[in-house]
Amino acid sequence: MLDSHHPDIRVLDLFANMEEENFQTLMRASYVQNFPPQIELITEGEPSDFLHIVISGSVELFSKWNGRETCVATIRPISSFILAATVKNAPYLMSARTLDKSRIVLIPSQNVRAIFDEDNNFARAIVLELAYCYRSSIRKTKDLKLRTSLERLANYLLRQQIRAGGDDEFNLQIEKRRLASYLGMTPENLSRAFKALKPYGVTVDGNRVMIRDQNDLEKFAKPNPLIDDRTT
Amino acid sequence: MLDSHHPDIRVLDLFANMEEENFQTLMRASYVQNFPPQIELITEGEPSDFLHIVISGSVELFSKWNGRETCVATIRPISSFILAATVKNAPYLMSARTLDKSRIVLIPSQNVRAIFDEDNNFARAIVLELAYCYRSSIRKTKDLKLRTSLERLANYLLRQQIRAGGDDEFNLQIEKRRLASYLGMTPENLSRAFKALKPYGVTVDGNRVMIRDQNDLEKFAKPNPLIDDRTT
DNA sequence: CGCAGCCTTGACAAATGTCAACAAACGTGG
DNA sequence: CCACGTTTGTTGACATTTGTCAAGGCTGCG
Repeated sequence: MLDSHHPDIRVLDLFANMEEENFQTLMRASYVQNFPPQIELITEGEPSDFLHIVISGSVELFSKWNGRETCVATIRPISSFILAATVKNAPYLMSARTLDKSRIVLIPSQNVRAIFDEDNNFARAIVLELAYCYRSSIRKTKDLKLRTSLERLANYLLRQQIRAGGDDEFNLQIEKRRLASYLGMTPENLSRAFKALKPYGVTVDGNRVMIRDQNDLEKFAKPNPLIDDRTT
Repeated sequence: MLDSHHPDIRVLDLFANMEEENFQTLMRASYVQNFPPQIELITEGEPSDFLHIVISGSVELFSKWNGRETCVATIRPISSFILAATVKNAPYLMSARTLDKSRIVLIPSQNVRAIFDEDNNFARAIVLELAYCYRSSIRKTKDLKLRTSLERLANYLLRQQIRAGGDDEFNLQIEKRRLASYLGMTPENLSRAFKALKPYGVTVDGNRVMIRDQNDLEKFAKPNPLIDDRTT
């Protein structure tokens, strides 16, 4: 396998402190593949054969039940996904599909578990990564249970603004129908929610969002670090 | 500190395989306390000073935002809680209060992190515990986003039935207002939801629940191991 | 006994979803 | 480059779900 992406992966928190030899073992065992958009990479319920790392493009984690589907997360470079299923050797709880043309590294779960048993620094890095994932998931639960869909959208926009460098104008990273699903609402409801935020200075044109007065929007959204902070 | 509970804690997956010496260090550093009901043990946003373990009684994890409050989990003996905040040395994302008179072990987070750095088996146990917590949280997200409140209640009852040994009659473990909050609905809505399940053979008297025909209820609830299974 | 908190019920309001229609954006093949 | 068909986004009308408020019954406890 071409190893040009090794340095990119090596600097991930997950791999940064592990033994070089173990890292090489993982890389030797892994595959790199390019996928077109809309390819289902994994399906919920199946055994976790590979730990996945997105090198470029983007991947959606989603889940279905009783004919309904919901977007749980969007993964962007460079990060891993479904680490928990890998270390527990348990079935995937979510499915994954590419959104764009994407380059993905597949590390056999078996090898990940083997090195996890051997490399203590790797095991520690996994702890921190999982703790982060868990806490992120708790934040999402709080967002869902404590806020209306309008409040979720408002806070999402404020988070995106921060991500875009604090600029008062930025582009949505995902299409609106996926955003709606991510926020736990229908596309129609999202459409109306954008309009409902107009009195707070939010205007939308395509996927371009403008926030005229951040304070005004914040007064409505009431962002809270214990829900919206994405760093700790 | 009285060490009569040490064996109970020692057998927890989290501590079962660590070095005896390290376990003793943790136990020596820790406190055991009895709390009356309705005591707020920790408050969201505060630094994570202690890893908590419930020896007896029960503890509710909850969170507030903008005047609203929601129940995120109920912890029963014998299990730990807020492990993620402890290992990340980050603020609690949830508050905790005793529901009953409860006996709690408090292990200083500092000590937990120190032993985590030293004891590889302990680090590995933490990985598995966090992976479990994370996956449980993903299940809850799916439950919330993919199901109506009536469906959530129906599946909750089926899970409780399993927990009660499959008997067609069992007691609710928490009061209804808390159950409502846990399921993401109001007490009034829960009251009506119970009635709405009557056509599927569910009858309720106080906190006693009878499920006349499990198949009937399952046909409505459509339980799914990727949401409702509590073992993997 | 009497108070306080929980649960239930009814009437109503707000939030959200559904369906249908249409417009706009996008991609593909000619 | 354009024409076409498909998908996405929007809007309106309406249905369903869920929440809110107020009242009353029940229960447990001092």
